[in-house]
Amino acid sequence: MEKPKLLLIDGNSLAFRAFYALINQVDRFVNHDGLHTNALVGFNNLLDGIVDPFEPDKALVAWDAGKTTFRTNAYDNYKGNRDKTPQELVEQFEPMREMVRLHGITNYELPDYEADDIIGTMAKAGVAAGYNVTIVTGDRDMRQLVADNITVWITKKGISEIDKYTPNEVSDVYGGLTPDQVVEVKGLQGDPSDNYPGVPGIGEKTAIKLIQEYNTIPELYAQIDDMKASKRKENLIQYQDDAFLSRDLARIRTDAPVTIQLEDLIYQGIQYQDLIPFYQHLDFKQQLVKLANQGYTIAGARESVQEKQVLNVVPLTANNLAHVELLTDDVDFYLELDGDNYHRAAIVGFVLGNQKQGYLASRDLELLTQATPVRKVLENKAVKKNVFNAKETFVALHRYNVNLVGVDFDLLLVSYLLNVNDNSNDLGTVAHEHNYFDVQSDDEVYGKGAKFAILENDTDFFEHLGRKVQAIGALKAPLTQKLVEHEQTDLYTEIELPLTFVLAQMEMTGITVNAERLLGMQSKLTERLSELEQTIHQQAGHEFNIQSPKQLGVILFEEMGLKPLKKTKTGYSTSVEVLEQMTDVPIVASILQYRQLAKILSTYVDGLLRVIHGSDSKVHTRYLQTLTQTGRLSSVDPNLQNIPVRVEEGRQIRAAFEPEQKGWSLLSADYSQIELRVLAHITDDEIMRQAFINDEDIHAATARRIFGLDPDAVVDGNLRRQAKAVNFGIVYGISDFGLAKNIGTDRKTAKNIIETYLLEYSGVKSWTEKIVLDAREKGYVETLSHRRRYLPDIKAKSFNARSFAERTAMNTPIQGSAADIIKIAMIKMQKALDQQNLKSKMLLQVHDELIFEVPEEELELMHQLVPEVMDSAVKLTVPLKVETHEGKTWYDAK
DNA sequence: GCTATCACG
DNA sequence: ACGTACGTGATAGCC
Repeated sequence: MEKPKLLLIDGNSLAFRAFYALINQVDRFVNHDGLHTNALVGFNNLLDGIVDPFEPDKALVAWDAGKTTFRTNAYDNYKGNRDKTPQELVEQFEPMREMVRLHGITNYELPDYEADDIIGTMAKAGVAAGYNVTIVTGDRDMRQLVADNITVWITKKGISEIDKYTPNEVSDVYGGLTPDQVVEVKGLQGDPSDNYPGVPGIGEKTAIKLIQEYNTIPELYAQIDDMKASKRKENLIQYQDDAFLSRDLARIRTDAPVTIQLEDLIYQGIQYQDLIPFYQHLDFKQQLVKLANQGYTIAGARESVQEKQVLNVVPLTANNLAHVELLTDDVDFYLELDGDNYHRAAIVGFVLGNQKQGYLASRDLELLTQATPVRKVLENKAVKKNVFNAKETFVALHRYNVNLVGVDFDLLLVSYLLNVNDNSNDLGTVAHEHNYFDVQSDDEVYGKGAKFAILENDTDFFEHLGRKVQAIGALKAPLTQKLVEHEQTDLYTEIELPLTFVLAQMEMTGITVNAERLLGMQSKLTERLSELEQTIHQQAGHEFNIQSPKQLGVILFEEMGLKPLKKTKTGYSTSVEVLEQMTDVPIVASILQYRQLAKILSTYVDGLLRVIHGSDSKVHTRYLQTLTQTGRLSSVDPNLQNIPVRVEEGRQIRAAFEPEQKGWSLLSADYSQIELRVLAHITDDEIMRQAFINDEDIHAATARRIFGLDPDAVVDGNLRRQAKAVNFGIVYGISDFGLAKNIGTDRKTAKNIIETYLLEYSGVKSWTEKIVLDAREKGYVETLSHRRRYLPDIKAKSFNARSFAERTAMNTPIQGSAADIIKIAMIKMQKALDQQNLKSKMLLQVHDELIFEVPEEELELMHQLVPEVMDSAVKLTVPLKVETHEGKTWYDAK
């Protein structure tokens, strides 16, 4: 019969390991009460990953009882050089013991003894009683306890991996010594971390060699007279007492006066019902998700979803279609697609209903697209619809000729507004963020990457759809309430929700791209690149992959002997920044040219050609409305917000963007200096406000101020350029280092410039100070429209993390308010186009710029209307300014 | 899947 | 002494 298993865990050493493994992120692991949880996370992983699968018969977690032990009594300095245990860890000890209890394991500590001694003693008792003993620890010295029936597991890499030691492995690492001899080695070697000395000049290598020869420290000293004379011999003799003392300190006791018996250590297994509220207290979302997936009920969630939801979902068929007609109030609706890009993906299922009347699910698209009650509900404005991702739902339905109206609640959008950090696009993940666990993520249900597959079994598929749509319904009330608490109801109902349909319209309209023109560029660029490639290979003396930074680094900095000015994590940096400082070398100039053209070809020419829809010769981007931390949009598939403009060769890409119809034009309208105007407004800086009120050249005005020129002096280009960089710096949350790098000066000069700036613009100065204090106090910053960004790192210990949060505190209200403004303008603009029945269409948004296609007869009107709408979007204490340009292509609209 | 690079505001 | 400008997305190379 197999022996019973006894598991002994070194709580103290593992707690320290777990804490320091995530020390960099200590401020990111904080629960809703401010309790740090980084060590708890690590410890929990250890219990889950190692202990629970191990299924011991008996288990114990041993802890140090206090500072003084028999070792400190024997040797004053024992562990005397240890820093005080950080408060962030101390506060985790008690919850950690609770965690151990809830995993069904006994905690134990013993005055005057360390955790090691408890383990040593119990290990010996276990062996005597016929157990196989396993010890888990972070302390390598515990290997002295290894024996035939005692295995020691030592964590490495923090606590994620373990090494297992039996007598064989100990022998391997200790050059053939036995576990007993570990203390002999330690005695000679000493231990700086425990602050005991050993013999000077003897490290681990020498200690092992000596013990191999003499077996033990007493035997060594018995024969020391025969040792041939050396400095080492002198040291051994002089520090004999230290050697014996250290050996004694290193030896783990196996006879500690423990007051527990093996019978007290019966492993109880995980106490799920109590572990769930405990995880909720710690905000261990992932653990809760795991438990929910195992079928445990996560009830009593902190926020507001109290009751376990009972799922009532049945297949929708021609026979029960009439049930849908009973849905006249709030309807929860969810549409499943087989891919991310809703301009192409197919609808593979849908589900609708409400908690009270139950849900109906189907894959039969006829029930959705024909003149059915389902369609009637979706197209009836009077029936409020609750969805997840209204834009996706609207666009996909539109492709099937269903016109979704009356959307009231968009779970994705609301969740994003409540906390921009939770920017997952997955319904399950979003629900988990709000402590709703009766639904799984799509990754879990459908698999991810290549393994993605919509469920084939109707029962399973409809259950997942049912759980999703039910989550939407369940979260509506609590999250809507939270919007009210955040004063974000207007932001949602007046800005983000209406905007989502404006964006949907823009995306569906798309923009025409002239593929022939791109193909022409493709062949020209390909040719030029192949010439450049030959030149570069000649200049290098042999062929290599120019696009490989690694190979390029070898050529430049090893073969050609250029001086590396900067390095990356993995090697030499070959970025523009670096290469531009060595353009006198011919190959460098060629490489820069090559890089530029290769980028244009691969990302823009080839990239755009790949995404032109065959049906209409257009590209249809998707604007991500719930991604950025500031409230800006982002654009994907393709990204139309980073089409080249600064360099002529790249700018030519814009010539491929055309109006859909012949004779029409593209019109672009951009806000001039919107972020600085927002800055002037929110800081209420009188000087800056006057500059904008007087419509001055803001960078020139700044230059006059910071360089002490006369108010009407002409500003030369260089000073204006520097002033512009300073203005940008202010918007980004300035640092002397960043500014110095940007304008190519030293840090001290940059520092002076910043000081002068803040002296001149005293309103800006007081605002930057206030906003950081504000962030520290509230934990978040806000834009003009109450868009909120939490900044947990604002109190971080790490200078780096804290500084970043401080810069963010300054930048987000500026960048985010500018984003608010253009969003409002877009809604008003779409309304104006609709109301005036104009043919012109709004096509693109590029952060501070809107692009329209306009028929000839509306050009004049649009040049007037667009700026009018944009600059009156909000009322600031400075004017907003909008400039328009038109042309036959986007390139020409400059 | 990560890193380096480079395109935009 | 620390080591930094803010916000994004796409591509290629490489493990």
